[in-house]
Order: sequence, then C-alpha cells, then structure tokens
Amino acid sequence: MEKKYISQAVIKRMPRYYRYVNEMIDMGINRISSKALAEKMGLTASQIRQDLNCFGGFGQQGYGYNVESLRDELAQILGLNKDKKAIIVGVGNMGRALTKNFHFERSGIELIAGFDLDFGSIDTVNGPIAIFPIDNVDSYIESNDVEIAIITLPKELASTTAERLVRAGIKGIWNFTSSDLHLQGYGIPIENVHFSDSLRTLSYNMEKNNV
Amino acid sequence: MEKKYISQAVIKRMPRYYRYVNEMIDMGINRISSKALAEKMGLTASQIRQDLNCFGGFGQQGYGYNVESLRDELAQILGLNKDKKAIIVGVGNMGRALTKNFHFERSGIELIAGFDLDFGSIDTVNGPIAIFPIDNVDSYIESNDVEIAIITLPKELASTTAERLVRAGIKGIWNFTSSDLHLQGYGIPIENVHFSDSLRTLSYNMEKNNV
DNA sequence: TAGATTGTTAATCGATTAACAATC
DNA sequence: TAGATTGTTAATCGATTAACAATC
Repeated sequence: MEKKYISQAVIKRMPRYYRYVNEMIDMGINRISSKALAEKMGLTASQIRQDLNCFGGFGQQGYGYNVESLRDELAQILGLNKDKKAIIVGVGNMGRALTKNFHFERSGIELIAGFDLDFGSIDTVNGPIAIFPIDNVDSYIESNDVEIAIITLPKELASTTAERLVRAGIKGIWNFTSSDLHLQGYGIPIENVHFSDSLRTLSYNMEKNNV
Repeated sequence: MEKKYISQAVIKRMPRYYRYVNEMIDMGINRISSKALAEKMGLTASQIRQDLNCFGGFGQQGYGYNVESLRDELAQILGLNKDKKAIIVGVGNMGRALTKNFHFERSGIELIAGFDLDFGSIDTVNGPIAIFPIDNVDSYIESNDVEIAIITLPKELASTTAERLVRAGIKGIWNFTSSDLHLQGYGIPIENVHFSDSLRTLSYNMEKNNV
C-alpha cells in the first residue's frame, strides 16, 4: 500500500524515536514538541518533523505530539504489533545470552525455539523454550510459520545455514555472525550486528578524538 | 595531525573495508581493483576510491590496490595497532558471552579484567581473566591505564556507572545497554550496540519488503 | 607502448535545515 | 484571540557518482 520511497537514513532513526518515546511514557510525560524531542535526541526539530511526516501527520499545531499516540504510530510503522515468530539458530554463549535476557516481546516477536547440535531447553524472560537438533529446523519452520531466524553461529556455518533457512521459508534474518550474508537473490531483509565493526569504529573515534 | 574533516558516513564504512580486505587475504587474493571490490561489497568503485583517498593514495594506477598493504593502512587508520586495554563492566550473560568468545585482539584490544558484584575468573579465547568486585574499578582503571570500558549492565545502572568510569579515566565506551548514554560534557567517544533498534529495523524492512 | 586503473575535480543527487503559512 | 507548533515547501548543504587526466 505505502508506495512512497523512504530513505534508509530515515528508517534507521525510527527505532530510536520509538525508544525515546517509550522512555518518556515511563517517565509520565504525555506531550512533547519536536523542539524538545530534538534537544533530548541531539537532532533538529525540522528533521524530526520531516521524518515523522514521511508516515503521516501525527502532531497537532500549537500542541506538539501526544506521546502515547506517537508511540502507537511508531509501533505500527515498525510492525511491532504483528507477533512474528522467531527461532534462534546456534545456541553457544551469544545465542544463550540473547535467549535468556533479550525482551523479544518488546519488539512484537515471539522466540519459540532454538536449534543446535544438542537439544534441551533454555529459560527466557518469558518462560522456557526448547532447543532442538539442527536437523529438524526445516520442517519446524514450515509447520510453525516461523518468520525470523536469529543466526548466532560460527562464521563458517553462517552462509550455508542461512540459505537453508531461507529455502525453508524464513522471511528475515538477524545476523550475529561476523560475515555479511550474501542472499541478494532470495530477496529477504537481513539485519547485521557486526560487533567488530562497532568496536573498530570506537577505536577510530578514540584515535581522532571524535566525540 | 590529521585535520581534514572525515564524515561519519565514510568512517562507518572503514571497518567494513577492513573486514573484506582481511577476508581476501584469507582467500589468498593479493590484488584488487576498486571496481572488483565494489562489486563484492555492493558499493560503487568511485565511492571506494573517494573513501580511501580521504586518508591517502593507497592504490597504484593501472594495477589497483595491494590487499596486504591496504589491510595495514586500514588497521593504522582505525588505530588497531595501539594495544589498548579494556575492561568489561557487568558480567551477566551478555558480558560473559563477549568475554568468552569475542576476539578482542583482532581489533588491537586487550581485555584485561571484568567487574561485577561477585568476583572470580572467566576463560577467554586468549586465556583466563579475573573478575573483580565493582568497588575496585576506579583504582584499577587508574593503575592499569585502562582506556576502554565495555558496559554490559542492566539499563538502570548504565549512566551512573558510565560517569564513574569516565571520571576514573576511561577514554572510550562500548555500550551494550539499551539506553543512549548522555556523556556529552565529558567529550569521550561512545559506540552503542542497540540490539532492539537493530531488530526493529529488521521488523520494518520485513513489513515493507525492503531487501 | 597500449591497457588498465588510480586520484581527483566537476556534476548530480539526496538529505538536512530553514522558513513560513496553516491551524490548533 | 494570541501564542505555539505543526506540516510542508524552498534553500542549503553534503555525499555520491561520473568523468577524465595522470600514470603505472
């Protein structure tokens, strides 16, 4: 339906707006102007108004934005109310840490199982989930309508496993391996979390005294 | 010494160049043109040449770039050969996963200790490190010339702890808590790893079929 | 030498900022 | 109503791409 092109620069800011607006709700704030929000976030008021107006006019002249309804609009834009099902593939230290601690439900996602060589179960913030042998992953994806795969595997296994998951029906990948996945042909979105890139950016900024 | 302004857009691409160039070395490639690298990385040759030329002329007309010397230049630019010392503050599941698995040495960083309520020790890829009680962190930073603090704490403790660390002499923060740290006044670089922002970007792109 | 590919300048494109009429 | 602040258009700024002379 939405046809208008939205730049990646704008998209990358949306989750940050969502996070700030949620913090304000927690603090009991119920109204904010683009000017005040800009100051909090280190942006310009103009940019915030431009960004939000890519998706609709959520504010009110002379008043600003109602924080709760802005939160709801942002959740809607980001697709956080769709209850997508996710699995985690590779349950080493990183996979285990994510499984145990991360609040998937705050992004509208339900983590329903893990896959690894061994099986067992892991407690999450929302109760335990089962860990199944990796061999069963394809049929599990199909029979449970799993949309998201979280890949926390050793680098060497990343790309072949990713392809396999996509062939089984996965619609989006959250990639924690240190390599870029080359899945252009498949046409599904991938979000990379490259720890080493992030740490090296910090290193650069420390060298150059960039703040 | 380097005075020329380098945009954040360029900086963010440098670690990715470094990663690709390292991969090529592992594959035994020793020469690459901007055109070939651009195809691998999904960029334009022009952009790669512009980016690299912010820092110097590392290529050779008619030949391209020598992969090994490009790797060395990139390491130098990113400050990966300075052997910075780091500590990790908060050794829950996420801190433990990073400590156990992450190759800090590949970014020229030495993880020398952890801090938490309890003490003990954790094995890393380069041998065990000690975990000390958080109370000792200030004096430890001072007496060991620690430059980087990795913060893997609950959100509530993030900002007060960060301020404390900076006052003790920390020169850069790698932040894994879900909140932005507001340390403008202190003038030190912070690199945020916001898992939820990343996952919500994936969610958005899945909704909009962005690939 | 001829071919290839860089470094770099100029042209284009896109994103951010400024301005202001609309309106709550 | 007067004041505040949006939504939106226009102006500016910066980043990307194209082009090409330099040169290996």
